[in-house]
Formats: sequence, C-alpha cells, structure tokens
Amino acid sequence: MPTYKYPRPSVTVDIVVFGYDGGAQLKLLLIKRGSEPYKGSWALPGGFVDMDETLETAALRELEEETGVKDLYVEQLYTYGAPDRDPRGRVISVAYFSLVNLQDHPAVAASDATKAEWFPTNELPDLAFDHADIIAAATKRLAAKVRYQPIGFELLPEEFTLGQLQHLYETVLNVEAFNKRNFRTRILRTGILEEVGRQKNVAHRPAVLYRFNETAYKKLAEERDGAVLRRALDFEI
Amino acid sequence: MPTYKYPRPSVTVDIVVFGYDGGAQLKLLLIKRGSEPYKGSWALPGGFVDMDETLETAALRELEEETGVKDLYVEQLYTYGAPDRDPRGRVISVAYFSLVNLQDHPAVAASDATKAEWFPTNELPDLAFDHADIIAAATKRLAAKVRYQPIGFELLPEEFTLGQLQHLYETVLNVEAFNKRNFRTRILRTGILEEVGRQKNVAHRPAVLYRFNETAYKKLAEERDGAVLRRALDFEI
DNA sequence: ACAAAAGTGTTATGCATACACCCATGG
DNA sequence: CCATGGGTGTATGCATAACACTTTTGT
Repeated sequence: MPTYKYPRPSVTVDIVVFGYDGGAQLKLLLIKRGSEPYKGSWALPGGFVDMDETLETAALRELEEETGVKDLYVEQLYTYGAPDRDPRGRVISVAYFSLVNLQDHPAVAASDATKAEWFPTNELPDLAFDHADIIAAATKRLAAKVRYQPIGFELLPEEFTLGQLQHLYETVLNVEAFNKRNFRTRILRTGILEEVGRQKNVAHRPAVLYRFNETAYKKLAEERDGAVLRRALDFEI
Repeated sequence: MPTYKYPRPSVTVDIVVFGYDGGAQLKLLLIKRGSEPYKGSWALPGGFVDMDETLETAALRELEEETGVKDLYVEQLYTYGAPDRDPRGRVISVAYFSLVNLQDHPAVAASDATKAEWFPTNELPDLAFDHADIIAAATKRLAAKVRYQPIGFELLPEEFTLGQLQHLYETVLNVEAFNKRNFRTRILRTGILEEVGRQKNVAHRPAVLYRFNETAYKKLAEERDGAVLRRALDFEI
C-alpha cells in the first residue's frame, strides 16, 4: 500500500468512440457499469491509468478490455478535473476521442461482466459521472474537425461512393441534403479521392467507388499550411 | 501521510503565457526553478494541483504565485503523461495556454525565490522537463487559433490601429508583410471593429484607433455556425 | 520639402451557389 | 417503362488577391 507525503488524485481515461454504419445517425460506444458507483448505469469506456503506461495506451487498453474494440486511432480530447466529479473522491480524467466504421469494429465483446453497446447519438441513455459533458465536447470537436479534415478516412469503409460520403457529412453536421453538384465539385477538386471501380448489382445507375489517397491528402495539407501564411486571417468564427 | 490501495500519479499544471508588446516577436513567460529537479533551469510556470481546486484554478494560482501575473483568460491545451517525463516519478501535467498584452501584465514579481522573465519566442533558453514540447504545441495552437478567432482581443491593448493589428498577425504567423489593402478590407468587412478616435502626435498621418466590438463578434460567430451547416466541408487542411 | 505610415480605387480571377437537366440500372 | 440514385452543364454574384495610387502628419 503506497504512502505519499501529500494526498494525490486518481487519474483515469475515458474514451468517446463514434461509429458510422451508413445510417441516419452516428453511434456511440457505451458500457454498462458493473460496479459502484453508478452500478448499472451506462458510461463511457475507461478506467484507471497504470503507473507505467502512457495515457493513450491506457485509453486503448481499457477500451479493448471493456468492449473488445481495438486497432483504432485516438486523439486526446480534454481533461476533466472538477473536484466533485466522482463520488469516490478526487478523480481526474483524461478523455480521448475516436472515429471508426462499424463494419470494421463491430465487436462488442464484454470481457468482464459489463455489457457494451452502440447507441445512436440521438437516443443516448442517462450517463454516469460527467460523461454527458464529455460526449457533448466530443460532438463539438467532431463538428469542428469535419471542417478541416476528411473524417471519412476513419468513418467509412475502404471503398465508398460520393453519395455515401455526402450522406456521412449530412449526418455529422446534422443537416438536410446539401447541393449534390457542389459537394461533388469541391471534394473532387481537392484530388484526395481516387477512383477504384464501380458499384455492382444496384437498382440504379452504378456509382463510381472511391478510396482516400493519403499521399494526395498530405500534399494538400502541406500546401494549405503554406497558404495560411499568405492569406492569414479568415475570422470564420 | 495519505495511504492508498493502489499507487497514484502526481498531477501538475503548467501554463504557457504568450505576451505581445508591439515588437517583432511574441514573448513567453518563464520562471527559473529554485529547487530540484532541474534547479536553475528555466521552465514553464506551474505546480501541483491541490485536492479541492479545479485544474484551471490551480493553473491561475500557480501562475500568480510564481510570476505575479493574474487576471487572465486561460484555455486548456493538452495533458502530458509520458511515464518518464519527470525524474521524481509519475507526474501527469495538464498544460494551459494564455494570451495577454504586456502593457497590462508587466508584473513579473517573483513572490518566492524563483525569477520570472519574458523571453522572445525566438530566443528561448533550454527548458526543464518536456516543456519545450509543450511550448511547441502551444505555438501550433496559436497559429491555428489565429485563423478562426480574433486573437487581438487578448494580445493588443484596448485601442489599437489597423497597422498594429496587422503587425501582430504578421508576427504570430511569422511572415513578411502581407497586402495592406486586403487585410484592411477583410477585417473591416467583418464588422467586429469599431472606431474610437485617432492617433495623436505621430510623425505621419494619424491612424484611426479601433476597439473590438464583442457583441458584433459574437453575432458573427453565430452566423458562421449557421453557415457551416450549408457550406459544409472546406478541407482546408 | 521630405519621410513615414495611413488609407483608397480598381481590376481579373476564381470559387461558391443555385438550378435544371441527363444517365444507367434492376424490377 | 418507371423508380431510384448517379452524374453533368452552366450562369450569376461575391470575395480574394494584386497593383498602383493619394493623403496626412511631424520635422
């Protein structure tokens, strides 16, 4: 039993994983808590950070232990440290954020007693701790991220149609259909998509299938970094 | 002496404060460490989080204790948790980020034995811990932030000229002068500036003085949020 | 009169937006 | 032959970017 000169908080990680399956809503991965506090409530996957692992490692480990979902890209979201956010005492939680497509990450095997489930983002249950706040922050981050990064990289399967991509954007931004012509023009103009074939056996004109070209994307990102220097402020907000 | 069932990390905060005084370089507030580890090295202001204060409160408290600088807006930057980042053991640090103008925050009174000093960002000394990484991340955040928020709010004095504002942008983005005509047109078109008078006693045509109009800014921000919904993706990166 | 910085007029270019239309496939 | 979603042509207006120019002050 370790003893310290001064009291110390506990440190946890929580992970917000958004999943997409082509439907009308994004989904969110939650677990049912098997122990107190908030036993029986739904919560974000997560848990205590071990002393010899990085925060990101802890996030990925807890996620796999609790939901079976693994092999994904995560980015740090925000750290929550209100003194009263956990009834067990001072617990500071580093929240992580991830995007996956549900085809590649369907597994929701609960390794211990807890259940794990994908919930449509518009039908979330009551959540333990301040996890509703964390999810709200993640949703905001996603809406911001979509503006400057092609989130389809993570949320869509390897090959997809422009219709699917547009549908994803409409879902994430929560809007009715925006103009098809302009969406296509803009996204194709960037050059980050490459054709890989055509749909088969669909009851309409078969769509061209595309794949993200990561090389082209990185090149575009570099050019844009240079352009910022000339264009400077946008004050888009 | 508190005893826990499992070992716990220590949690600290570090604060990156950028200051501007109209010069060619932004400045950064550092302290000279008065105790081990890294005694005598320069480092970011910061310290251990108390058990009953929020993270932001801890950041503001430590900043004032170590540098005398207070009354500023801070935002959370990133949390650093590599197991070996501190020789004292496992120390997880939540980094904060702030912008101030040096006229209003000149105070660099060292309340305890440590010294505090503003360093030009291109002449930084060697830094303790992973603080160089933290500063690099803060610099990146600033360059990104400048694109969608009017950072002049924090970095410039209450009243300023368009020349000063442009100079600030050139400094932050680290570029040679960009086109004056277009800078003026774009920024005035947003409507977030209001005239408040004219310069006096300058050896050239006196410039109009402006002040940020926070109401107009908020209105602009809202309109922009709406516009995102229609315009959708920009893929600017 | 001159230096120094503020401030303006004007143009081409390209992008965003809107609207109307045609195409290919399975049932 | 029709429902369904895929895909294209094009006119309009507006913001960006570039360049050359005028104005006002103190010394």
